[in-house]
Parts: sequence; C-alpha cells; structure tokens
Amino acid sequence: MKSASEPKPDSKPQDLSAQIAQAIRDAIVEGRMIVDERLPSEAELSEQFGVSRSTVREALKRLAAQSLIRTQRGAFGGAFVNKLSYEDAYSQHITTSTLLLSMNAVSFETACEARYALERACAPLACERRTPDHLATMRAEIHRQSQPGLSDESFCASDVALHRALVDAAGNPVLSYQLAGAVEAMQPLMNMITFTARSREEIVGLHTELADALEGETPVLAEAALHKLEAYTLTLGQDVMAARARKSS
Amino acid sequence: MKSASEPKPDSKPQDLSAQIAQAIRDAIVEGRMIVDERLPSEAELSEQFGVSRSTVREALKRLAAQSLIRTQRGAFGGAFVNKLSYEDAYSQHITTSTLLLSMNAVSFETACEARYALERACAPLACERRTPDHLATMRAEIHRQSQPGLSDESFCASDVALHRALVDAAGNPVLSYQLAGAVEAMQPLMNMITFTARSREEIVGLHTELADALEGETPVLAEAALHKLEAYTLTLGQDVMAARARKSS
DNA sequence: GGCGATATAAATGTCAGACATTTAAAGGTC
DNA sequence: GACCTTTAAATGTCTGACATTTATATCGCC
Repeated sequence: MKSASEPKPDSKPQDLSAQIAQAIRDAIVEGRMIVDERLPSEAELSEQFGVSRSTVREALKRLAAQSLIRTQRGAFGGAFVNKLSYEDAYSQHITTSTLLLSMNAVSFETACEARYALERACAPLACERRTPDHLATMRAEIHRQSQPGLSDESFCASDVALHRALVDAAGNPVLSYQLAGAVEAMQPLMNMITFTARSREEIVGLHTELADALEGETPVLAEAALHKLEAYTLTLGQDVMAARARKSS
Repeated sequence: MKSASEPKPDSKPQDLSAQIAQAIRDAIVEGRMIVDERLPSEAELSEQFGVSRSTVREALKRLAAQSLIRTQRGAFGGAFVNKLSYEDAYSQHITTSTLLLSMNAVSFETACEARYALERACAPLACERRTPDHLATMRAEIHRQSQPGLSDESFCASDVALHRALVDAAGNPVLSYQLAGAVEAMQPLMNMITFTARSREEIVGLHTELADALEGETPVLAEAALHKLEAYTLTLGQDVMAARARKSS
C-alpha cells in the first residue's frame, strides 16, 4: 500500500496523537487486529508508545470518529476493534459526499450525470431481482408525488426514497452502499430546484415508466426512463440557473 | 432496563466530546461555518460549552479525523474549517470500503458484480471523452500485464491502474470519487487469486478489447468487454474457492 | 527610513495527577 | 440459590503546568 514513503517531501511531522492513530489504524486495516479484539488499556498504550494518557486518548478519539473502534466503560471495558456496519459506512459516506459536493462547487450537471450513470448501472440487476416489495414502495412514492399539496421538501424526499428503492432492488449491498452517497448527497442540490406543477407531472410520468420497466423486467426501458429523467432534471436545473442569472444581473 | 416508554431508544447518552464534535459538525455541514473560517480557540470553546480544554480537544480530534477541520499551531493559529479535497475524500472512502468488505464477509461474487456494474456505468462516458492520454495509459498497462516476469502483486496493481484509467476517462470527478472505493477496495480480494499464465493471457485479451472499444468509441463493445471480464474474473475466483475447499476438507 | 535580529504573545501540543463514573465480577448474607 | 454489597479496573472529565510553534511587534543599527 501507500503511506510513509510518499514522494512528497513537504510532509510535516504529524502530531503524536495522529501518528499513534495511524499505527493502530494500520494494524486494523492490515488485519493484525481482528473484530472485537480488545486494545490495550489507555494506560498500557501510553506506556507502550511512551506518551501521556491524554495523547493516547486523542488518538483513540480519532479512530472512534471513523468507527474503527468503539469504547466501553467500566471494568473489563476498553477499546475494541469495531465491526464496521453498512449503516455506519453509509452515514460516513453520505456526510463526506455531501461536503465534497458543497465545498468543491461541483456543477449540477456533473453531479446529475454521475448520479444517473450510477443508477443506470443497477437497472439491469434491479429488473432481474426486484421483489413485489420494491415495486410497492416505488408505486407508493409515485402516488405521494402526484398529490397536489405536497411541499417541495417532501417531494424531494420522496424522490430520494424512490431512487433508493431502485438501488436496493438490485439486491447488492455493496452497490447500495456505493450509490447511497451519490443519491443522497444530491439532495441539497435538488432542493434548489422549485418544482412547478407542470414539472412534477412530467417527473411522475417518468417515474411511472421506470417502475413499469422494473415490473416488466425490461432493462432497456428502465435505462431509457433514467436517461429521460436525467435529461429532464438537467433542463430543470438549467432553467433555475438561468433565472437566477437574469435576476442577479 | 427500566422502561420501553421512551419515544426514541436513545441508546446511550454520548460522551461530552462526541456531543461537542456533533454540534460543530452540524454547524459545518449545514453551512453555518464556511470553508477556512476559524473556530474559536480551544480555551474559548471550553468556556462556551462549559467543559475542560481536554474535552474540547478530543472533540476537535474527532473532526480532524474526518478532515472536517485542520489545525495550525502558533499565534493566530487555531482550528479552521477544512475544504474537503477529492484526495482526502478518496482515501477515506477507500479505507472505509476496504474495511466494510473485509469485515462483513462480502462474497467475491457480490463485490465483483458491484465493481463491474459501476464500471459499465462509466463506459459510455469514457467512450465519448477519453483522451489520447487515457488510451496511452491503458495500452501501457496492458503491455505491462503481458510481460512474463511480472509478479502477481504487480499484475493486480496494473489491473487497478488500468481500470482507474477507464474511470478517469469518463471525465467526471464525482463518478471517479464514487468508483475509486469500489475498485481499490476490491484489491485485497483480487490478490487472493493467483493468476496463471493462461488466465493472464485471457485477461489481457479482454483488456485489449476494452481499450479498442474506447478508442473506437463504441460503448456497446466496451460494455460487452466488461461483461466478459466480469464473467471470467468470477470463474477464476470460484476456481480458487473450490481449490481451497478441496484442500481444507 | 529601511532592514534584520530579537522579543512577545497567542495559540496548539504534551504531560502529570487527581477525581468522577461506570460496570462486571467477586464476595457476603439470608 | 437469590439478592445485595463491595471492589477493582477501566474510561470520562477536570485542573494546571510546561513545551513548542509562529505571526506580529519592537528594537537597534546602518
């Protein structure tokens, strides 16, 4: 793997707590410590590394922030190598993706393209494996989206739920994990768009096409629906941008 | 357990340092603090939150571990909201994905399926946008892979580099970020496979098909090559599994 | 006046020790 | 044997001190 011998000569000597965290992280990632194994106590670690207990604690908190360890108080407590759950990984991935998008001025076009490309990737699998449950969820969300009184926020949330159902229908947890970030991180960008009655109607129509394609197990139609959805979402976004540009100029 | 009447099984009240970290994290994610803005000093934070400086420091270390803040020593130093770079996001994503796969006993089949589904997602874009540079990289890696003396590790690394070039050719950084985890996290699983001369030849052939498809801008052929590659990788993996089962029984 | 060396101050990094709290296990009582 | 109490081993928190880093201000010299 990479690390220590980076070509970058600038590398500042890190804090002790960062170094210790890295040492333990390596041990976990490389499998030298297994899930649920107990780390030495803070006192023992501070002796092993020749630092104070506070420094060790800061290192452990870094690892805890990445869900690499969990701590338990009391006798026979301590820090344990944590089994990284899909749930933990999801939420970290979503936080990171959301920040990445918002802090790097990713254009609506780029994010949209990535999102729908990824969703099309799971369309064939979803057609093959979708259960009645998945179809029911999608139909329910579509029904929700066609109700007139729905707020923009709720419409967006329902949109995410529908797409989430599509992803889950592919029946591959690794795929679901990878896509969760892409879809959910888009929501802040989606929330910029104000949906008119007209545009909602169009979207609901395309969602229905998508659900029909899954039900009929026709991947080509599912991909086509996603292509149309991407194109339409893009025009909506560009309209909003154009309107803003006009207003501000 | 006293009562089930709690509306939310609030599980456990978190540590103070975790609460403080969450409060600051929320402020950053919700945009109440912007990039490069300076946080109050540790002393000020400890007064604001009514805790000791060590507790504040543990909270800050948690945030630093997620690359949400960076710290600078010296006068007018302090903690600053960090602009999350693609690089930081990559490495976090890869670490998380690798652990997720290794700790949750994800099958080779599932991981393989996810990986190639994602790669096929960027095939059409890559056909459209690949530069001569991308093609050159792919050809160079293919040439490397066909050299007889190459170690298994190097072969795998070259495989990753080739697929990385494919992903980058799509010219969408968000897509690259999302896929980096999937492809690189697979490497430990790929390293299980020992490549015979025969299997390498087959893989190099399929890689060439893929490069040809990109060069000819024929997305259908690119997807076909990836499908064949997935199928072949899968059989290789299953052979290894079967051989192990025979040996251990 | 300008410039280089020095002092200063503000902040993080580290340490040491104490006390509080939690928790499981050992021991004692009926 | 069931229930209560004690105990010990951990983490969680606080306090105060000192070390180190670094931008800025000051001073002395030309």
